[in-house]
Amino acid sequence: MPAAARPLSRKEAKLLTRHRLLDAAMAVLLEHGPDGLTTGRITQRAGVAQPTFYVHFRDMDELLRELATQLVQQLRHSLDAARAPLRTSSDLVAASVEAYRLSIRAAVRHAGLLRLFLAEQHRPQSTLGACGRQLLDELSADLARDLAGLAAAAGLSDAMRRMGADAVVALTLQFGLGLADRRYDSEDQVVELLARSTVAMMLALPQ
Amino acid sequence: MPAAARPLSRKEAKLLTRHRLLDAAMAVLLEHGPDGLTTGRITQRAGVAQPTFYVHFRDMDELLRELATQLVQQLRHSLDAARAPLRTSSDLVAASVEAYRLSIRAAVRHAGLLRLFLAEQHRPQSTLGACGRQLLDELSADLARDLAGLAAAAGLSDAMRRMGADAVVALTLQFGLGLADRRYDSEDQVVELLARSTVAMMLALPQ
DNA sequence: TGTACATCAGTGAACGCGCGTTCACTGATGTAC
DNA sequence: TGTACATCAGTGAACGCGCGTTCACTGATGTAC
Repeated sequence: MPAAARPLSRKEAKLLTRHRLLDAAMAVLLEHGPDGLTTGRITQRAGVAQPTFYVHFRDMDELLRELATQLVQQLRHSLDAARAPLRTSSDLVAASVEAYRLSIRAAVRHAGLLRLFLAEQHRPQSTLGACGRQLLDELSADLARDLAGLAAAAGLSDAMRRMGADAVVALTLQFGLGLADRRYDSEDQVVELLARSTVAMMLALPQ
Repeated sequence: MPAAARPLSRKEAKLLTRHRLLDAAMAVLLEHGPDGLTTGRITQRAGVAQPTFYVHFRDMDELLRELATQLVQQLRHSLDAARAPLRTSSDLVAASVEAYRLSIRAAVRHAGLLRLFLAEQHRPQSTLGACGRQLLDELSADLARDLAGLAAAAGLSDAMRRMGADAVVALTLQFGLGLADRRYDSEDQVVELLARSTVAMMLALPQ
């Protein structure tokens, strides 16, 4: 047991409640979806009275913006780490296989969250949707940057490289989520298909 | 002007109102999204009083099921026609280019509707989502059937062909919708990238 | 350190709003004779 | 064909519900002296 608990200062206590609200919102979001996200459910889960919500956030949108910004950062970082092989290995095929394997696993691990962003991205008005579009944009741009360092993709035009990156991101999510809900049953098979076809694709593009 | 209007029978008049409600629901769905779909908006747009909704449908879900079934059929038929080149041409590359061009155009034409289904597919509970998943499943199965008739894909295992079809459907939608909202600016470039890389992919898969 | 006052996170109660849904009713259409 | 009755699509009014949001209040924490 750590040292005796010093009573929290007002600031600390407030911050803690705020975090509890954000965590609760995340849980509600995953459990009930964006439509089921209400101040009542969030505060109940956080163990505070319902009007307390407004002590910490102007409205639901403010909470959503803060939450989504955090999540986008996490996901981006997680997928960035998964692409490390592209930046270190010199064997294109092996690097692709490894990067896909790690990316696919990250997608499976964060399936619920990714599904949320993917669903919302198609809604023009949605706050979560704007963050979803930003996430996909950043993932694609990050990947395009890594691709630029690869010999096989070095000769592509910027536009082509960007489109290629979009394609890879779309496929990674499609198959990652497909594995997560058991539409496909073999991770190895999925990774092999993705890696083989991506490499073939890159070599087939007009240099 | 056609012949003098015979007054409608009760049956005909009821059916007409029903169709007006379905059409209005479609318009509201595209304009306000699934969250903005209310019996009030639908009936207002259809020019009837709000409780009239319940004369024709048990609840919103019943209307959604009927509407979505119609739309899925339309979209599936539209994309089936776009794949005709795969079934008639013997030149694989030319057929792919043509099929992609037509499919992409269909996707652009139905962008709003497709976005709706794509957004909803990730929601487990949603009626529209179930129809969206069914649509994607059918599109993929239809394509896999066409692929089975192609020499280049004839040797693939069923599982591989299905995964390949999933990939093609995902990419077609990704790039079709991307063109629709001007993320990409050249249809020719998109079609070329898709056709080239798909052919390369099919040849690269384990036969 | 002790005291008097200020601050403020959290709360219970209340409000208005838009929504889905129900129901008794109306008046035009259909039907039996 | 005309008449009396049955059917039924469509309606106005009303209801309950869950939600977001506001507000005066409380009691613990912080601060000035």
